[in-house]
Parts: sequence; C-alpha cells; structure tokens
Amino acid sequence: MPEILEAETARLLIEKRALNREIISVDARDAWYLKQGLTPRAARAALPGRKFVAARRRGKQLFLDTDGDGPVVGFHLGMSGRVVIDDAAAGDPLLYASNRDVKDWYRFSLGFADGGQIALRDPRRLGAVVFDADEDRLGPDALELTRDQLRTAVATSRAPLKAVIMDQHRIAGLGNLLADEALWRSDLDPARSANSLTATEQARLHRTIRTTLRTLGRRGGSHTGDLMVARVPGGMCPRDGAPLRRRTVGGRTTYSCPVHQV
DNA sequence: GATGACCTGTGA
DNA sequence: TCACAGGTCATC
Repeated sequence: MPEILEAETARLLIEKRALNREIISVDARDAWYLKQGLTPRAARAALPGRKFVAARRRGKQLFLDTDGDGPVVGFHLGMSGRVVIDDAAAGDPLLYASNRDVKDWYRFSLGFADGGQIALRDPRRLGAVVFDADEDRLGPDALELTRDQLRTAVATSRAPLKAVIMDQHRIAGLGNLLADEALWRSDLDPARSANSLTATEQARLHRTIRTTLRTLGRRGGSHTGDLMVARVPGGMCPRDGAPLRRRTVGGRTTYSCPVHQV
C-alpha cells in the first residue's frame, strides 16, 4: 500500500460504498492469504448474513466492524494490495506495483446480496486478512500524532531515526516513501540515532510529519512528495541541487541529501 | 539492530 | 537474468 494515505483512501471508499450491505458469500480461494489462524471455513461460517457497520483504520491497517457478535475483519494491504469495491479501486495507481486488473490477483472477496462485492487485489500476496487482530500492538496513528507521542517514540531508542519513525509499534502509518519525504523536509539525517534529536528537532519533525501528510494527502498519495522525482540513482536534491545519497537505513532503500539533512 | 525470509511482477 | 519494489516477521 500502501502507506497511511492509501490506507485512508481505502478506508473512505469502504465507508462510502461497503457499509450496511448484506454479505452473502465468501471467496477465500487463497487460504495462504488468511493469517493468524483464520481459515476459509471460519470466514465462511462467520460472515454471510452480516454486514459491515464501520470502517476504521490505525496506521496502515484497516478494521471493519461487523454487526451483532461478528468478527472485526482486518485488512492489511502489504506492498501491492488494493481494495476494490464493485468496480472501483481505491486510490491512485500504485508505483512499483502493477495496477492491471487480473482475476488471479483477487486473494479475498465478499459478495453482497445486491450483487456487488468487496475484494482485496494483491499481486504480491504480502497483504493479509485476519479476524479480531490485536489493534493495540500498533503505535499512535501518524495522522493524529501529538508532539508528546513523537517525543516518546524517538527519545527511547538509539536506532536510526528513520527505522524508529517507521516502526509501526512506535508510530503507525509511515512507510518508506513518507519517512524519506518527512526527514528530507525536516532537514534530518535518516541515519542519526533517534534519541540524539534535540527538543527543537523533535518539534520540527513533529510539525513536518503533519504537514507532509496533509500536503501529500491533498496531492493524492505517498508518491507525490517533492523528493519522489529525485528518488532515483543519480538524483539531485530538489532543494539545493546536491547529489542525493542512496543507501540502506533500517533495512530499506533510503534517499537523503548530504548537504541539508544533518 | 541488522539481515534474510516471505511472494510475485516489472523493467533494465 | 537480475535488481528492485509504498511491508512485516522471525532470527542471528
């Protein structure tokens, strides 16, 4: 996904199009896609006759509440998953992932009594469907992040700053592109140890995460950052023209400006 | 904490 | 054929 902005787009689509429609069938043809002990049989036993009554999100994860004593259905989009309702796919085309509509990529779908359907289409199969996930394993949602929460997240770890803000247990929602963009806008080196930030830098990072999410959300997604155009080998910093540095930080490909990110 | 594993498609 | 991909998990 699919970072927090795409997850929110998917949540909005679900909220608008999938609530209060009676589920009558379950197509869990890819049993591997069901995680945390969920089986196709259990899904078929639990969902028909129910409807979704709320679509919630924390970080990149989606939680669909069902009526009565039904399960909370968790959707996780992995690297390439998208929510498709009837014939509408949520969000902009994904980079780094195919957007073709291939039948084989429908890993999980639910049919509605009115003839429509909600489905997860995921070429890479790194997403998941779960029931009744432990939502509190995730940290505070990045879109609602307070300054105190940011301070707590970074002050308690000496891991690289980027690894810490991408750690879903500490802050839920930031992925590789958003983390690079926010750090680039914050003038902070992704490899610095998180607990080395001064109070001023923490405040700046907090403010920047918020404005980055707001701005890129308005533009249409995680791939619309200013750094994206330069996020290629040999790319130049859009702000000061310096050659960008490309390396691995926190296990992920990372682009940063050696001149203004310190 | 860094690393490799999971899985599959795409483009060089 | 290879490197690489907006994510997470277990393991050294």
